[in-house]
Amino acid sequence: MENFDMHCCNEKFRMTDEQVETLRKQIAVYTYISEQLIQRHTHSSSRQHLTNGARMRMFCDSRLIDKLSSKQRWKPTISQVQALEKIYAANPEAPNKETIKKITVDLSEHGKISESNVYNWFQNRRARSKKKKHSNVDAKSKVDSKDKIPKLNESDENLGHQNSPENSDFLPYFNLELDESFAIL
Amino acid sequence: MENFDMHCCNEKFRMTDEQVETLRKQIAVYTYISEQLIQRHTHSSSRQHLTNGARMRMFCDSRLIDKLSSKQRWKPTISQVQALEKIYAANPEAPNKETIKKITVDLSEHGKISESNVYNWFQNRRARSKKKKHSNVDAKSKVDSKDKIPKLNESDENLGHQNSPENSDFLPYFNLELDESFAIL
DNA sequence: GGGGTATGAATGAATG
DNA sequence: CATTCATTCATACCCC
Repeated sequence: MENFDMHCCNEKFRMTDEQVETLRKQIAVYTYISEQLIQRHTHSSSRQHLTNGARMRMFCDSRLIDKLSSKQRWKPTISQVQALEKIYAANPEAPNKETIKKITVDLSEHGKISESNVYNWFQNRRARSKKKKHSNVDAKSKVDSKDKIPKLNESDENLGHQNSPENSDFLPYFNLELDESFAIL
Repeated sequence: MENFDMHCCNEKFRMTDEQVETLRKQIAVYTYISEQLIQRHTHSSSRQHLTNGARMRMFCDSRLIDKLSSKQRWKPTISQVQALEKIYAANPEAPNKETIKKITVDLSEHGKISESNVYNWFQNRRARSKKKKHSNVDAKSKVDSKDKIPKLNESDENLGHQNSPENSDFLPYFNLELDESFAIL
């Protein structure tokens, strides 16, 4: 937990992260209110909006405040995810700083992204891949050993999918030639 | 764990839940691909889509497959919920792996359940309990007691917002009179 | 049967 | 890196 020094009214305070965050949100709301006031001042002749403090409440709708005061979390685009998955598949190890920088620059083409986004993504990707592996270990081997689902044609051109980073164990078969006698009773 | 009988090619198989699930996903993907093929056949004159097996890969975007093959979400039975609530009441902290394993085994008596179900349940339970707490009045006292951010004018007319059901602890101050010397260094 | 809520699950980010 | 938290997504269910 790091702290911040803040100067206010000739006094110095040490603020916790939490306090800084509260402050940030507070400022976000002030910013919005100020913009609204300017807009009203410009477009409207009803000046009471500028002087009646109580009216400020109208800006305090909880959803609006949610929007204003919530830190947006990064939402990767489809193509970004695809690119990241590809990189991960090629080398699932943690990329070094230089690599991260490069990836970030490259993926900026497809949308907003930062280095820490990339870093976090790889951290999470590895962690969750590992967790999934562990939770599947017993089930997987069990299935492998006695799987009696009649397999649909598994041609060479489909094998690539078995190594795809996602769902490789769920969807190994993509061939279209269904057996007509196939049925679940 | 219940099994299903499946008939295929005049042979009879007993399938585990997991095998059935794999099969279900497989069929979901086939269904989607078939629909796509029909659509292309109808709307397009480029017939190579219908014959080139390699093109099937284009449908295999992981997110799409996720969507198509998403399994039904776990629905805890009444007794399972009761048991989980009881455990939570005794100790609302995140249970460790061993505990989760034990709980899972215990609750399997009352219906289908997995360790990740239990894990998620506790995650959500805590998160939503906390959120609910925040929406109640306790936010006010918390802020009052330890918040050392130099407060902007907090007039009586603003106090009402502290009891608003949402975000009351995030935005206790709505006064517009900013102090000009205010700055974060 | 469409909108609203509850809730299982996924995931970006933080923490130690 | 292992865990945990915060937030969001998705959908089952419910009520009008």
